[in-house]
Amino acid sequence: MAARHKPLSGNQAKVYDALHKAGRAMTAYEILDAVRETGIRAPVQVYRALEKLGKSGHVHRVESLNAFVACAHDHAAGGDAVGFAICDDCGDVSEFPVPGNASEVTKAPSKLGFVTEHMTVELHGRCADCAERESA
Amino acid sequence: MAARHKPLSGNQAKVYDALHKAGRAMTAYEILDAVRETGIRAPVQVYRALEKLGKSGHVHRVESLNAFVACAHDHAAGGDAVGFAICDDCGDVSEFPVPGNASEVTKAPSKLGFVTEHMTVELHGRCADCAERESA
DNA sequence: GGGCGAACGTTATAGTATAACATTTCACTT
DNA sequence: AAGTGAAATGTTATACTATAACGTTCGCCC
Repeated sequence: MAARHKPLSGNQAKVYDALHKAGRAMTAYEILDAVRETGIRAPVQVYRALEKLGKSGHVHRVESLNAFVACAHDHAAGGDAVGFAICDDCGDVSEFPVPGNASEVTKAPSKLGFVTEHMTVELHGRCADCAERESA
Repeated sequence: MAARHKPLSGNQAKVYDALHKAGRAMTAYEILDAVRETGIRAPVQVYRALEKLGKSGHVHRVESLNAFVACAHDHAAGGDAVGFAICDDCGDVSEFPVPGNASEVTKAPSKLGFVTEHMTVELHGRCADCAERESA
């Protein structure tokens, strides 16, 4: 992940810090509330920062929540894609690596000539804690 | 997919027909424009129909586009999940089956106790036609 | 014909994201 | 130090996506 080490600009750092401190998925407007005290005033400032942070790998977008999370781990390693396991009870979002080129998944489309540039994998369900609590 | 054969209500049929005739992904408001002539006037009517159609398997939501597509094929069969291959050039969205329980993908989270209820898989990239045209 | 649940209609509003344009900052060069 | 070009920032306005809250109508079954 080459761009990973470019220094963050002011607003990018503010947005990333808010997301990282929160340790959970946040919508752009939740982020905006969190960084207002730092001087950021408008949604577009947050979205711009998020766009850059996404490109540099610091932040991921969770499509099915219209939300964003700070990247949990160094997935520079294997070119693995990332997936999210989203608990619909407690809202917890945890990132996990999607193995290799996820051949099982992309096999069918690539046979038809589709060239994948980005892959979104999001699981909805119950995290371990909530699943256990419910079965009790 | 048990509920698959309940008859559609009036609005549900209008929305499904619009989506099926178009043969492409449409946003809720594009659908609204398409069904206005049938008497549907308000966004909420479209969203309500889409919600039911989603539950019955007639329609899928494409999270990364905030759009909807008519289900292309009878995936009642194997309990396979569905994925979408989305061409960022021409906008084409094609549905494909995600094999089995997609063990490669869900292995990591399920080891940690996560119980998957629904899985979203969306690939962005270039369809065969656009990939070829670009390499020319 | 009354009761019930699903579907429908209407208005208003909440929530998510970007357009357009002016200004400032900053690294780099001359 | 002044110039310059790209990136980042700031401001306002607006577009796009989705749901809340409420009342009415329809179809079915008793």
